[in-house]
Amino acid sequence: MNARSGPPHDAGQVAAVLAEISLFRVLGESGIQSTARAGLARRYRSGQTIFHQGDPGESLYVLLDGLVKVVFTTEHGDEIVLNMLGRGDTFGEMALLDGSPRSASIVTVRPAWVFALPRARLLDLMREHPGLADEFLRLLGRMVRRLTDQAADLAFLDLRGRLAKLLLQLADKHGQSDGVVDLPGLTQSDLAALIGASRPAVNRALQSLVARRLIAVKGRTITLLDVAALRKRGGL
Amino acid sequence: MNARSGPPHDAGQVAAVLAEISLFRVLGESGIQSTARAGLARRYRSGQTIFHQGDPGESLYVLLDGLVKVVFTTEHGDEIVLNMLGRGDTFGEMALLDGSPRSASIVTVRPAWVFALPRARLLDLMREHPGLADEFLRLLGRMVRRLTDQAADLAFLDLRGRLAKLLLQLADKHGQSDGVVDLPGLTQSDLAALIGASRPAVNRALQSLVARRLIAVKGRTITLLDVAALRKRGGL
DNA sequence: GTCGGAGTGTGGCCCTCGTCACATTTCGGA
DNA sequence: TCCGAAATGTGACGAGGGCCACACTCCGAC
Repeated sequence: MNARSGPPHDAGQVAAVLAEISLFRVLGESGIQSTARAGLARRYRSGQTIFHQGDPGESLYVLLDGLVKVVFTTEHGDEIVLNMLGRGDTFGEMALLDGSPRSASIVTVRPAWVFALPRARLLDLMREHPGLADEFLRLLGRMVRRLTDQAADLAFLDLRGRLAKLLLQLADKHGQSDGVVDLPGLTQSDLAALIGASRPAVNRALQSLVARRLIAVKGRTITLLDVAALRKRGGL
Repeated sequence: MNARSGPPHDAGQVAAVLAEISLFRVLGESGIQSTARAGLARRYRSGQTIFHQGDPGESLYVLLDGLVKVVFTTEHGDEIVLNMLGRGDTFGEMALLDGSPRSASIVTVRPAWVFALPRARLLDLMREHPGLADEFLRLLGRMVRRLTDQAADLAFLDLRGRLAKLLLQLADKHGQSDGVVDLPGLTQSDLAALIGASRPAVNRALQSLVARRLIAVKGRTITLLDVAALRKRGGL
């Protein structure tokens, strides 16, 4: 992996980001400081794989900055993107539950700054701060709900519906406040893998939404023009 | 709900079943005995709803005996069956993670005997037995993995592939050892809802598998004739 | 500049599967 | 045992979307 370690004064910056995350907020000021020193922050360039599906997993990761995708690959090489993660999101939780290997790969879509906290350190923290365990369970609850929704969407929404819903979610999580989804590095192939469709079909679906004035596309920037109609199309 | 409470001597029988379940085995003999007394066992007839999606959730359930389905309903009334549960399986874990309402409904497919353990009791147990929390996390890990697989299946396998995979899973979990899947009460509509397909399509897919001698269907009993071919068809 | 590779926009073909409609069989309860 | 409801088996039709193929654009590297 061509990753560079951050400079030694990172700990303070790491703590600043951790303090924004509800999972760690329960640790309090001093707990966050010691957490930041208990792990290691690294930077990754765009397109790098932080870990591979199947690797042994011994750390929880926090995305301090940047954008990554969670990629699940079948034995036949088909890929589905389970989620896009941004600043403050965590990944690699699964490996902490049981000792099992990584269930998906993490690939940077934009340069990313990542904090890795070893399993043992996290378990120590949970022993000291029971509130952290509660927060962690809440996190897992959200994960299960999201996966359930995703399965239902695949079963019941057509391609345009899934795309409309995805765009709303991306705008909400990663977009500017005015409904502009500009995610450099996120290709139409990625969108396709997020909704379980082929790349040409996604392109056509986008054109179709443009024709109906629900969105506007300029280069790789997508602007949501009619949120109400998109919500309806996405079954919301 | 038309449920009858079990007779008072149930506690011993409940403990006997709990002892078979890895989640509770960590509690030891005495822990299991007190757990059995800390909750309430009930019996449900076929077709009853144990709890509804959206209900407030305050208990973890253990299916002591019988067969239930986990049903997720969209706002438009479309239903997907997320899982079939049998003896020794648990459900309602989600409500214990956060305080949120039930994310799915539980409907009995056959008469069921169910043990309900209040959230507060379970949290007490976890405090006393840290190993229980570990087991619980493992359980959640399996749940996340299963949902991930389900999403990938919906994205990549065609209807016959999903059906083949489902039959293998049902035979493994609920069938007789000889590859006979005889699940009274489980209709083709249920199969359809399990793989996100229409009922007529499932019927045709079953016929197609029969024609290729991969399975045999007699009434509601399905026998797996060619497991290797089914595995291949299901992408395994 | 110019080359090459990645990403995007489109056309055509065809198969799967959803939907509607109906006949037939099976079941579970009185 | 019988009846009505539920479940199953099938046909016809059409739309959605996968797959292959190819042109075009854009951008970074040299």
